[in-house]
Amino acid sequence: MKRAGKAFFTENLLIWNSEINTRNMPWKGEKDPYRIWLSEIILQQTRVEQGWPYYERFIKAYPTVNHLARASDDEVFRHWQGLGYYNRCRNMLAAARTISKDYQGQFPHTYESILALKGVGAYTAAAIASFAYGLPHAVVDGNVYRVLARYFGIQTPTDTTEGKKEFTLLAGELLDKTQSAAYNQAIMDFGAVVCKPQQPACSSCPLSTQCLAYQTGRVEQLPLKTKKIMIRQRFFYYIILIYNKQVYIRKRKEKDIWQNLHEFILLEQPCPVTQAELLASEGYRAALPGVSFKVEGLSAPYKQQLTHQTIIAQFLTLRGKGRAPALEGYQLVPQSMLNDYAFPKTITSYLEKSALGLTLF
DNA sequence: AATGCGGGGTT
DNA sequence: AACCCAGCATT
Repeated sequence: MKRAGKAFFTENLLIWNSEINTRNMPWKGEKDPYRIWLSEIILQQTRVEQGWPYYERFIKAYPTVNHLARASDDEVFRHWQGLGYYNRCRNMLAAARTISKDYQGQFPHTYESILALKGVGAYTAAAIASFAYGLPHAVVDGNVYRVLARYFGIQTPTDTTEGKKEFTLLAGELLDKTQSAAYNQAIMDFGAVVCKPQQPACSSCPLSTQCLAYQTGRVEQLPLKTKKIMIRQRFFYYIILIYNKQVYIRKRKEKDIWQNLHEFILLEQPCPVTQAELLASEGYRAALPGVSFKVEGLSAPYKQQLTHQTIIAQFLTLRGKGRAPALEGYQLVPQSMLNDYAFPKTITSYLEKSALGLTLF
């Protein structure tokens, strides 16, 4: 690719990094590959400010990869609760156990072996390889797409195969291979601090004189993306069935949102229904055959916006009479134990607001 | 090549 | 309401 200003870009980015950049984060300059890996998994599609406290808690709870590998799934998911994209947690655990068993707890040392770990893609492998071992692999994340698209005026959409190839190739050409860790850290910090998505600091940008987007007034338009996602609505009705300070929950197993998190008895409906309609529904009869109870009440709707779906959840509390029946797929747990299980945000929000987890439980 | 996967901040 | 965030796995 023959593009103008490549040498200027790398040189001045590194000058900005050493002379102006003051960004500080707990994992910055870290050389322990386990800690670097942990931070990178947590930060996938996650803002630094959001991931920061999770990183601190994980390092404290699991100081080494062997500690993490030995932990139970449910305990680790409880630590991950609220961070989202829960398959990251499952893959992280699988990778920790691979490293503990197949590598005797020693983190793999090559780009290819790092890339082979569950939950590690091209970005994360490049980050670990460069930060921990100084290997010459350029990171390509959302920051890099934005910085390069603007500086070089690239109009190829970033969410296509062609775009990924083009940006990855260019990023590799720009990398200073003698200091790949510093360079990779610099370009991401630069994207976060100067070349931000909104209101970039072009007036104080040391690259603006050679920035094609800035020179042609297209900074706000770049980078380009193509896909527009359709957002689906779903109506969740959770039955909180209580018998003597115990409540039914289950772990979500199906290929759907919130896999491996817990929930109450779920009746999903294709459209909103009233309390009476819910109790008369086919789903209710199938889930709770012959259960006798007293209705405590239906909660207000709890709305949660996900990337591809809007979840509208309501909670119906039922006080069971007589003996607690066995319900297929559900377990009966004491209300005081709910804090040991990981729940999606919608449910923890309800539990906090209703004080169900505090006073009643 | 397209799609699904959370939760939160910013504008 | 729309967009984005230290992306990845699956189909």
